[in-house]
Amino acid sequence: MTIRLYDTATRGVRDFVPLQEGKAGLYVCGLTVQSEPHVGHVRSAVNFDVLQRWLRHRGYDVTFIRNVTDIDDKILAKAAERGLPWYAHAARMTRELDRAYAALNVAPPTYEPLATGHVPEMVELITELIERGHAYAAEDGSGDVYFDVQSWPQYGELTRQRIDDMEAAEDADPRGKRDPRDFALWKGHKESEPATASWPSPWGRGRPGWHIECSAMAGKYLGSAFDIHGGGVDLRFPHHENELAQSRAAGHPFASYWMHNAWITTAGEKMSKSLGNSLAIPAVLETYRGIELRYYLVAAHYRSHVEFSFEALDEAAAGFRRIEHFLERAADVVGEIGSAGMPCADFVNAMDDDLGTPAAVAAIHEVVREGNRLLAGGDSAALRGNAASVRAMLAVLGLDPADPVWQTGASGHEEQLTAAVDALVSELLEQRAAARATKDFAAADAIRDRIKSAGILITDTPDGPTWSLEAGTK
RNA sequence: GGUGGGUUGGCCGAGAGGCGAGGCAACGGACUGCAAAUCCGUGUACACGGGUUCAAAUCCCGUACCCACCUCCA
Repeated sequence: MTIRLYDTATRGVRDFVPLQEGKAGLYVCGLTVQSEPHVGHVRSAVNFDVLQRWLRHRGYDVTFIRNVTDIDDKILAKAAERGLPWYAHAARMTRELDRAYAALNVAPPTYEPLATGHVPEMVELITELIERGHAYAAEDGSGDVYFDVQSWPQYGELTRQRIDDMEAAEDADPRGKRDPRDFALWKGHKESEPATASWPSPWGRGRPGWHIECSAMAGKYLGSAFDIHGGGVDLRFPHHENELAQSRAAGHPFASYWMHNAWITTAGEKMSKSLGNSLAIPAVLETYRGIELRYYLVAAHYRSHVEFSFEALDEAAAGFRRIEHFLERAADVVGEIGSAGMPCADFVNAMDDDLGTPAAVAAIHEVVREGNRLLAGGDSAALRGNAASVRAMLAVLGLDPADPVWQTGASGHEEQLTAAVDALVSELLEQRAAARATKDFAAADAIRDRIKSAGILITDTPDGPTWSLEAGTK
């Protein structure tokens, strides 16, 4: 059984055949660090993190590149608004993004190149394109360099659009373009922009265009040809179309597979920065744990549009707690649950089929139900294997509750808190046990209600009561 | 105008010709002092109209509505 992936270029699911056996090169367009990351941004990161984890699980040696675009129009504009140097703003937003990734257990890529660190590579690529007759320096003296779309007949191949059908942008500024659809490879420095936002080049000082960055960085770290290129659906055109055109025009085969994750919307609208920051990651994490948000994102297929709602997030959190609670109870019975478990066949088949995470999650729930049955039946050997399997499947999805990454923040402090709560709750539970022993159920229930109102769930087991935090709380 | 995607039960969300994914909620039963947790059970869902087929949520034709992209939004 091989992994099958949906390829946007061919519009279908295909067997994944890497260029080099046993290896997989993956490039994903990271963010332009212009503002605080929101739920939509991390969906893309989580989706491709799952892909990367699954490829590794299936034995591939993965080189995963996710870039950071740290110079562009919007960064310059936002920084000016906030009265900061553009690089200070970019650095601050990059840190913000790193925090969001960490909070959701998005593993760091193999390399995380910055656009500003690869200007020479971009200049080299642009020079090559000019030499091959696919790019030209603007004749208006602006210092801009454009890609000549008419010189590349395959332009539009990724999204199957014909150049002549494309609508010219309303605000299209022809400047020194030969064709309004030509796109900028290099942007000449403007007096209105900070001098620090420009680099020397054969065409004068300036800064790189957006599309060229990814071609240059993918080429540098993955080579002329590589396996998978990913990003959000919105990037198909123009960004990926342009990347493909400029890379191939420069003589590089580029990506074999193109993968795109769908949007997450709110109130039927695209989650854009203008909708405010209620869905900014730090805000969501005030109410929900990162692992719960990740579960919510993973439970939907990456190519399905998701309509975000806190109600749906609540449900997802409840569903996740069911799994988590099973692991806690299993651990009480069999001791520590090993990390060497095996995913069940349904899970593997689901994941191999274009990362079918919804079916994979359903498979986990099936194993959990079986495990809960064993928990009542008392076959601890079977239970141990069962729980280990659940843990292994969760781990592949980046959702293993025992993974130390979830114990972020105050670490030792948190453990102390848990111990403190445990001491207090245990005392209350003893009082409740005493009350029950004397059949004073009113008193016993009052104690239980008191604990529950603090957001703590009591589970009575044959070995006595245990406590855990209720779903939806941090 | 061009390109692509969508419409599934109270809700979220899979599936892609024939056994009702899974979760949340609800109801019944078991367990419990009562609960909770857990287990067992309970649903005549596939936008609409035609068609193909022994068989359609799934294929074909048409209609409606929604969404995304068309030069720098994941």
